[in-house]
Amino acid sequence: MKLSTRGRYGIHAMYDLAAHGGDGPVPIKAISEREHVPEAYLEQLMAVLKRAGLVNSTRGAQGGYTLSREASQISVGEILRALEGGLNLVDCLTEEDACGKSCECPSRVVYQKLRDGLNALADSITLQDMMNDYSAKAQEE
Amino acid sequence: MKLSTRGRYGIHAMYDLAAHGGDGPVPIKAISEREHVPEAYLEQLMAVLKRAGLVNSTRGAQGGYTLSREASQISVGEILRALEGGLNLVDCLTEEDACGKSCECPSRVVYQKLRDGLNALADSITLQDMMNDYSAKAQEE
DNA sequence: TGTATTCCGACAAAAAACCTCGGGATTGGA
DNA sequence: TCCAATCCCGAGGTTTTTTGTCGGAATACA
Repeated sequence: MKLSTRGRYGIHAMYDLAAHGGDGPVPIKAISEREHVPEAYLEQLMAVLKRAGLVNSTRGAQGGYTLSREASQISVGEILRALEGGLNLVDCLTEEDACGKSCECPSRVVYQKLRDGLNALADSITLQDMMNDYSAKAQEE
Repeated sequence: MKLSTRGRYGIHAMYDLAAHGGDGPVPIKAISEREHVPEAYLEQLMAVLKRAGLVNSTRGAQGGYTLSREASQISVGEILRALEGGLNLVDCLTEEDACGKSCECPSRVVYQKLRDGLNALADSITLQDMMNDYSAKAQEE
């Protein structure tokens, strides 16, 4: 029930793009250094995010990544689903008959509730929210 | 972001106790067979649940486990926290300075929101709810 | 006494997570 | 035109976590 580094790195990277992506594409190297994520590993994760349609990339010198939409239109839920392979909590909910014979066990409803709640919550938080929260906090001090 | 078998087995076992614990203690062997959980493994999990105060045990012949409280007073959240080592999602929230220097990164707020939401949701579901939902569904058919 | 059971600690196997590496394809700039 | 900065891709290795097993000790009932 932990968020893996994939999910965390992904959120950090996407936030980084939101915060520093104003003037053209941001190369992996820059994200990697600012967010303390191994460069080669981040590369893999960005590929996933790209496939998921959350970022665009430009190759060659001066290339890098940009958000595919405005920060207010990208939710943490999308990022996590892309990197964590869906927030399904349990295979039972997606696969055919993963839990033996009857998938209609009493626990199933619980899993559904947890999954739906978690997804709704994660979808309600956008990168823009993160930036707002953070600058608000900075102002307090 | 998956629920591990520990969590799932735990929920199943606790539900089993709620459903079959009416007449005295239920031995691990019985739970294991009904819920399809390896006996020796379940033994370990029950020990954890006991330490967490969720079940009582009686040793010797005719022994077994019982819920320590009424089914309506035991939540899925308690079970998961006991077995999954807290629903913290990220070490950052509990450990001292797990994420490098400043734990005040923009993501922290996100992790807190997700954690709190998930806990609240899991705490809102009791074993009694599970039984009610299940018998309601059975009645539909 | 014997059998059913919980209790305990160590260990083993399997799976997943995490990360590295090498090389190829593009592209902008000197 | 060539070089350096980048993304792109697939294969593989290491470490950590999860999942489980095993043997034996303690306890209690009949």
